[in-house]
Amino acid sequence: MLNFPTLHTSPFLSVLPETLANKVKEIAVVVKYNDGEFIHDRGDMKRGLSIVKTGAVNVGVYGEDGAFILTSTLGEGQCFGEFTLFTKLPRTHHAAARGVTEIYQIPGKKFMGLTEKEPQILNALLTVTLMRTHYLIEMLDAFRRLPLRERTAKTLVTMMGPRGATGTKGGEYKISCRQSELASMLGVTRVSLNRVLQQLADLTLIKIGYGYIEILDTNCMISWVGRHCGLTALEG
Amino acid sequence: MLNFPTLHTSPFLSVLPETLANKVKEIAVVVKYNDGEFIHDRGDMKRGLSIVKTGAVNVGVYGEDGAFILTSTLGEGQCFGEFTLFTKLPRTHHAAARGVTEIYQIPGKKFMGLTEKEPQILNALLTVTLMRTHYLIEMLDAFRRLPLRERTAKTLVTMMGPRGATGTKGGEYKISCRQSELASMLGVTRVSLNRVLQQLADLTLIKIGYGYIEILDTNCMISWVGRHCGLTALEG
DNA sequence: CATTAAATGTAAAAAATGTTACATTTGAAC
DNA sequence: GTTCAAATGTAACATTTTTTACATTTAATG
Repeated sequence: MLNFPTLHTSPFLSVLPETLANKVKEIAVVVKYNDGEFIHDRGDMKRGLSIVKTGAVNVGVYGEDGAFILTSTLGEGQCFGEFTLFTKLPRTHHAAARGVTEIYQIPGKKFMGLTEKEPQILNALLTVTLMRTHYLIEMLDAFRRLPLRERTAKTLVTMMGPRGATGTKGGEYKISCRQSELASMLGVTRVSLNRVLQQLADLTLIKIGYGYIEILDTNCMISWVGRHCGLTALEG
Repeated sequence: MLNFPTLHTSPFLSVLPETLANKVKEIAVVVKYNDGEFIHDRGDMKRGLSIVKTGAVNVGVYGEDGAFILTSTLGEGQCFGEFTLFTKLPRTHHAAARGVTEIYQIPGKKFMGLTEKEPQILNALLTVTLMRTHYLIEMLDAFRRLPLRERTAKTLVTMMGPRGATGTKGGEYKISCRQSELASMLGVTRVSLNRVLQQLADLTLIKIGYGYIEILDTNCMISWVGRHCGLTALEG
């Protein structure tokens, strides 16, 4: 149902030791959103941490032409809004539910109070944030250095999530996303994206479907990306 | 002497309360590097936090053609290597001194020990890291959405550092960097960059020099970027 | 199974960027 | 001030990407 780029990082709730995760959940209010419903808007000043309980969240902005530009999608256990806790800036992105979604909402002051008693929470939040920074630096690098075909392949790999989690080990892996969404993430038009997807299909790395892309052999794909995109330590 | 993209974020040592900054300095060893000398190499496993005492540090990677691709430059008070403290991954970037540079080097275990006694340090590190994440997301957005001319102008603005710190208020501001460096950061060739710089010069936003670029009126420049690049809350 | 909206596929001209090669300018060192 | 290496400016052509417009395929619905 959902395998979208989860920023290629571990969820906050998984990094947190279980006892602490429970304490965080205790001070949270669970709010339910329907598909497409907005959780936060760009410009909002209200401070607080949000964590995905079930479902998923699209994060992005509206371009000048009114089209929603997807920055990333967050899966279960992942947090967002932490930026509002440590700065005084308004939110820079919209967050919208992807399917029926439940969110743990934690007011800023409540959360900061808990971190004073349990500084270990900061450790986990820092770990998650640094992993995101790492991912973002890699993506920036891809934009700078890689041709579209390679950049696309690399992005597809990051969209696979933790190795072997869903797909058969070394086997195929299905990514549900429209070409227009992927194009928006990669900063190109759907026409250009379609062209390079077909090139990757010709290389028998992927198979193009209606609303999804299938990676035919995850090991082959990862190895191809390693050879053609260089630099990347895609996993430790 | 040095005004390069400092990731457009506050230095770690400035965010940290002074007493804590001193405690961090106390457990550090100061190491001196000459211009161009490597501080860390990609692939290094040794864990530790580094902070720029004086001078500056170029962070980047070597491309397949052997050319150094600049990711960012860090100024005084800024930290790097924090990624090695919270994950077990090797370093992903090279770090080289830009001019004669002194670095506070703090071994991983020592630093983590201090944070247990003074969790406030994690707070500061988190703040800095989140600001970097914010900057990186903005840059990624620029790559996705903006034409080269706009992306260049926006990058120049972020290279100005804290508003009015060095340049005359609302007046001119001189950025020392070669066109080839800027081109590498923007992921284009020097030829293309030169073309758009001249366009910005024709708009009387900048003046192109030998080894530097002068922003003629910082207020005009910021306003132009605001109008043409959209979205960005460049400052709170 | 016919209909329909959404998604994908394709084609051609225009625009942007890269490649290559060379000319010119600048600033520092002597 | 001459010399020289480094940096910037420029031009022609190749390649990639966008733009625009339309055709085709798919999956869901009645």
